[in-house]
Amino acid sequence: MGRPRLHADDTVLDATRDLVLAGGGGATTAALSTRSAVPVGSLYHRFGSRDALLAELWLRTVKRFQAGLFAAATAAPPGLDRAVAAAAWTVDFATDQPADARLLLLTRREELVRDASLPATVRAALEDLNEPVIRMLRQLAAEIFGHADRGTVEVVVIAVVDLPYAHVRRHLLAGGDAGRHRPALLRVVRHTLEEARADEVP
Amino acid sequence: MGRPRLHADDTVLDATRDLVLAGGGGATTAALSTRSAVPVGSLYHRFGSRDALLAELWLRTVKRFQAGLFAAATAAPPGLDRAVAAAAWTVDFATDQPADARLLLLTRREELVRDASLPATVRAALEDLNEPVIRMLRQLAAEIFGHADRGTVEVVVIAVVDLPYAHVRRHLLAGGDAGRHRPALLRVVRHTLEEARADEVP
DNA sequence: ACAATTCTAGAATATCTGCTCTAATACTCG
DNA sequence: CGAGTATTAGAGCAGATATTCTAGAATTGT
Repeated sequence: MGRPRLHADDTVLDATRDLVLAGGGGATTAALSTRSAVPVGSLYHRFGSRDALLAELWLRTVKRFQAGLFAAATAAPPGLDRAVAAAAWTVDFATDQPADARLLLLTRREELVRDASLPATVRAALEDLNEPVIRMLRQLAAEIFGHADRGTVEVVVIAVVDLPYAHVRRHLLAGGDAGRHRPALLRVVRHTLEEARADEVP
Repeated sequence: MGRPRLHADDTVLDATRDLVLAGGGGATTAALSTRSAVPVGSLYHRFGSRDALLAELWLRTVKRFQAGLFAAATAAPPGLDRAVAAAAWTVDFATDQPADARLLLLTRREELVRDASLPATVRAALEDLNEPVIRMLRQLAAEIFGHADRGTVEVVVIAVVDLPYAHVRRHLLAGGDAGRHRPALLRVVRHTLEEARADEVP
């Protein structure tokens, strides 16, 4: 029914990602149109608004990241090893998919997607995006510390999320290889968790 | 000679910082003018352009941070203690000057200052901004490990930069108190460096 | 007091950007 | 084939925004 699509969504999203990463506010609708070879009208027909398009880009990027994250975590044995594997994925993601990693780690969602006037489905998707990760972090806290309360979960978040984030971000900004110091980073991750566990039951 | 200034630079920079932190692209020249009670014309007379103004804000913020950093590092005894003191300053900065910390830790420079068409002096100042910190990190590595090569410096950077950054960022984003887990963080910093030192000379 | 200098002041402008609108196009299904 | 429908297509619009411009005001040095 109807005319088939001439351009794939991913074409548009890739162009958008590249222009956003190029910085300087270059991701205008006109530029998106030129870069992806998709007319402005088609962009609006497909995505509804520029904000909605950016939201879709964000969703795609986060989902790609999470897919690898859960795969890595599931493959590892429960407890400390699993936490370290989860942390390692952030580094590996930056190596495997540099463009997506740059978008995810160097851009905040609020900065990318401005307006709150989005389709309800998209907005809901954005809201619930972190839910599965939070569940995983809680489970990690339970595995490592025996119980998941505010304190233990916070330590896990810092060790598994924030620390790799800070590390990779620094190397991405410097244009260097984030994987180069992967072992050193993971040692600190493990250390952070071990020390917190030692403090828990004195 | 000539008419004295009616408004202090800091008044303008404070208003700019607040509007930038409020997000949503609200830091327009008109908004800056209203918020700081300085006419648009005066802003341009003083700073030359919006970008130049934002660059000045960035410079002021980084210099404030570095001033405290070097003060803390100088006051501490060389070696491990000095590294821990440097790490501690990041946490204290977030506590003492929350607004500046938010700007520095949650905003990238490239995102704040768009154009490269800045006064040469300002651009040069932006370029050389990190130089003294890098020197300090190298010196810390030399003090702790006896020599500063790529590996030892990286460990110092992870412990003194990435780790506190991760810790503070989490709390700034959540609106919590960054100083709450200061002791635990510093313990991990010290431990990380001690362990790396033990590994260095097996 | 006078001239020189620096700053204040905000209306006007030129540019840019997200978005809409109308028409045409190309495919599927009956 | 023909009706229906989803998509393409891009010129044009309305609003916003950084910047300029011109006039005037306040202060200092002579």
